[in-house]
Amino acid sequence: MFITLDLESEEPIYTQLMHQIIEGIAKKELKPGEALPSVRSLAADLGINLHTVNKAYQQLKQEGFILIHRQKGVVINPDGVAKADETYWPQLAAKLRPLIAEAICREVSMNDFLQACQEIYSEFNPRSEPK
Amino acid sequence: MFITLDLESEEPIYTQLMHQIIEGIAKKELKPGEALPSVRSLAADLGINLHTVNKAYQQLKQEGFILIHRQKGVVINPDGVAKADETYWPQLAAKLRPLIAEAICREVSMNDFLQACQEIYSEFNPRSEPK
Amino acid sequence: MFITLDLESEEPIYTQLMHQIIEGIAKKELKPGEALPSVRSLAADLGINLHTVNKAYQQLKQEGFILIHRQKGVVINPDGVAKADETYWPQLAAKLRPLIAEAICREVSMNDFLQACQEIYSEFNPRSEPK
Amino acid sequence: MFITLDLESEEPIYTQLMHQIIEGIAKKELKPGEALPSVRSLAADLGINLHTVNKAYQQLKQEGFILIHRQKGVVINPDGVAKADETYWPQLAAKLRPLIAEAICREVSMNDFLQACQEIYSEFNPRSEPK
DNA sequence: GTGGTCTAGACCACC
DNA sequence: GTGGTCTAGACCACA
Repeated sequence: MFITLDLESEEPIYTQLMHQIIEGIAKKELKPGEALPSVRSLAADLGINLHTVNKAYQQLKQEGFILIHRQKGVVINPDGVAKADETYWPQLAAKLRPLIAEAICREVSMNDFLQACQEIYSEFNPRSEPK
Repeated sequence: MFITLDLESEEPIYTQLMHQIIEGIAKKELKPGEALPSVRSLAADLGINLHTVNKAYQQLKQEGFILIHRQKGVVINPDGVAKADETYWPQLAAKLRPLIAEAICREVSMNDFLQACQEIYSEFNPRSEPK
Repeated sequence: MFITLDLESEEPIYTQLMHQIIEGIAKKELKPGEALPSVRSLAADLGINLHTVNKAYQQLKQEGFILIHRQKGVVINPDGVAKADETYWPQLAAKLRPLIAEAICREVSMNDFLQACQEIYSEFNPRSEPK
Repeated sequence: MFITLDLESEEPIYTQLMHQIIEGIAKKELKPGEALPSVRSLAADLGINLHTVNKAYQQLKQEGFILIHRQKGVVINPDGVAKADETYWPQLAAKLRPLIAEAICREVSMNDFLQACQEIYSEFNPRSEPK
């Protein structure tokens, strides 16, 4: 599991970190119960501030992706993530709407848009997980 | 064309404004060449500062959605927005990837995700307008 | 002599007008002593405000390009324009310096830059003035 | 690297700032990757408002001269500036044309004009560095 | 009337 | 500490 950050991006570093970890879970590179590096070691590895890693971890914990034990350290939530519930869909829609609106302005057809989604979705589910 | 802002939201006001205007264009409520309110009047209408409106307008101008016309004031780009080009797709993918990764973690099937996109897309094309 | 304005340009309309007239003089399309349209008729032709044309004319007059007679109307300065004097060169340098600095940043060689100047200069002096 | 502003000038302060920084890069006084002062400290040094400095920085960022780095603050683009591309030359010509037209009206010969450019260009390349 | 510029001062997110 | 956002109020250039 490699993490790559773009320190020049508009996106805050802590959200980049969150996204990378979530993507790792989606790709099954990080499995439920698996341990994550400690705040200190990850910060050192990435050359970023302790607080930044901590903020990402805290937020991931709050959203149910990871557990933070005083002793065992940080682990991927062994029970899996909370499934999509009634609060999830409107949040997703709120994030998708601006993207879709812009796509329509740029004359992207619905099919092209869906296909783009489909391709990205497939990146996370390599059919037979060939290494 | 109504604009609704959530002043409590995390999302900056000026991006909310941008999104609303882009959605207006996508919905064809705002047509190419159509005039937008002046910074001052829109700011007054919305009860926000004119600089905030200005920032949204400047950014929309830079992205090609509107023109700032010496005489006519602000108008929707009469030539339509620049179509999706080679730089657009990677940007879209970068924004979609975290959403899709989270969806997968939450065990949303590809079909459910695509259907959500489809529904939102359809909101913008109310009249049949199939294909 | 045709005048083309870009109402969407960053450049103020009155300076565009000034530049076009100066270019007309440089190209010898407008000859010393030749009459220019009245403020009113030019404004009407171009579909712009009286004041805008007037401002351009006033400024051209102040810089010695044209004369404004109450009765004869507006004419190109029959004595030709004031030649380059000691105040001209520093002004030119001040306008050129930012352009040249940017060119250097963009790795434009001196020769390429001079050649660009040369080509533009030549546009104004068609060798044998054909036609 | 000294910056001198003329607060009385017609030229907006933020463009003066931009030009000075671009000239600094052209003169190699500011090297790729080098840090620039923070908005606040530069504003304090120059006795102007931080928003004015910020506007200059934002515009320089947008044109690719600098990067705004989450950790390091503002730095000169370490990759150098985008080289002259096909969109650059027409822009340069548009800015040069009025200057050259006026020069011709003032009976400046092509050689005199080119020599003026050459001298300014040389200001930025003090060490021999021929060709 | 418009947008463009500049100032001053505030709060917040990020690091 | 940094930059990002927002507010308020001022003046000016342009049309």
